[in-house]
Amino acid sequence: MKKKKKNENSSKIFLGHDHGVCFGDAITQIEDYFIKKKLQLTPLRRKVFEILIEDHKPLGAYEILEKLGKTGFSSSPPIAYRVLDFLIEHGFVHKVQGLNGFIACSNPNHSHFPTFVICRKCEKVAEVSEEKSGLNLPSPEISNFKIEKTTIELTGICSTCENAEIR
Amino acid sequence: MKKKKKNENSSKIFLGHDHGVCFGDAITQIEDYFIKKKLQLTPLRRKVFEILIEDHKPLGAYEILEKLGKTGFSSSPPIAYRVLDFLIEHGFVHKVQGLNGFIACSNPNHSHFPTFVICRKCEKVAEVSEEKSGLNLPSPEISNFKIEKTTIELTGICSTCENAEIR
DNA sequence: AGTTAGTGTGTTATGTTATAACATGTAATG
DNA sequence: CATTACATGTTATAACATAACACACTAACT
Ligand SMILES: [Zn+2]
Ligand SMILES: [Zn+2]
Ligand SMILES: [Zn+2]
Ligand SMILES: [Zn+2]
Repeated sequence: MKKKKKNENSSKIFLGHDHGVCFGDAITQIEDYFIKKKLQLTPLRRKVFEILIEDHKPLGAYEILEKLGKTGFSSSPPIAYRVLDFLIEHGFVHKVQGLNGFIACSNPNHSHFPTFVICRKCEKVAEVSEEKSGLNLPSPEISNFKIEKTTIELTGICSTCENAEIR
Repeated sequence: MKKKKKNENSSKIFLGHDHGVCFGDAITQIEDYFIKKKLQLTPLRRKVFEILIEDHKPLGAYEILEKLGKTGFSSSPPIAYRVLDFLIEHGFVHKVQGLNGFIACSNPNHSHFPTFVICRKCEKVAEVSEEKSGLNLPSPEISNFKIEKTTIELTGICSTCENAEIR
């Protein structure tokens, strides 16, 4: 039972998971949050969030629009951008700047300066929480600056792709 | 001599400087680098770099193009983007993702995972070096991931603007 | 000299991402 | 039932970025 250890603990952050559970949990979380905050989880908002959580990889606004169109919603750009802004504001979606994409948060109910780790080869994207990223904000040097929002994205190559590369 | 201490050491990163020196140094640095690497610091490349270092705040590609046009260069988009890509590749320019802007590096000849600190009110942007940012990459959690490029941008409000706000 | 390859710039056209401005519908408030 | 707030819809356009091709210049070989 101790075989094949070598690659098992590399890049845990990119590991798979039970997506049925993941999806269900996420829906429950957003429902609870919206009730608590007396916000409307409308069919459109729910649908956008579902689209994102289904894939849970970054999607472009126009990809989302296309999927919306296929389910009977309007697919003009402001529809997507407005809902996305709203979901971002409430911490259920993040924008991945480097990809002009939007992704469902992998852990809402959380103080939130997330790091995104992006493999440029397999294009997997992992959200790493503040505590685990090793990024300690803020430093003394910038301590007088009041951080409201962070964009932290690490692009490179994951261990799976690295190992697969012919050298 | 101990008066007015309170605000003096806030947000040093946004402090002013002797821009004549700054500009001259930057030009010298890029000249030296290009010679050493046997690259061509053509009039166009030099001009783009000068435009950026003159303001040393982020400019959009189309703003740069406008300035290029006024000095006799072509001002069609690929001109700017190509030169910017080249200067970025060699570490003399950075892209500020959150602003779709480009800014001259404040310290080339440097291992380079810079942090940008952006005041959303006065729109000042400061580049903080790796060592000073307090961001220690990578963490154990992501140590199997080979980081090639980082985007680290902290948006918020600087102490000057903070103090100016009526509460 | 003539050919070839590499590099830098120019041009046209088009693709992609995002927002402005205005219109409509619906529900809660007074 | 007017007023307000909010959610969605629509049209048009702005802002950002790249593809594809053309041409000039230099260096290096044949
Ligand atoms: Zn998150
Ligand atoms: Zn990968
Ligand atoms: Zn820099
Ligand atoms: Zn400020």
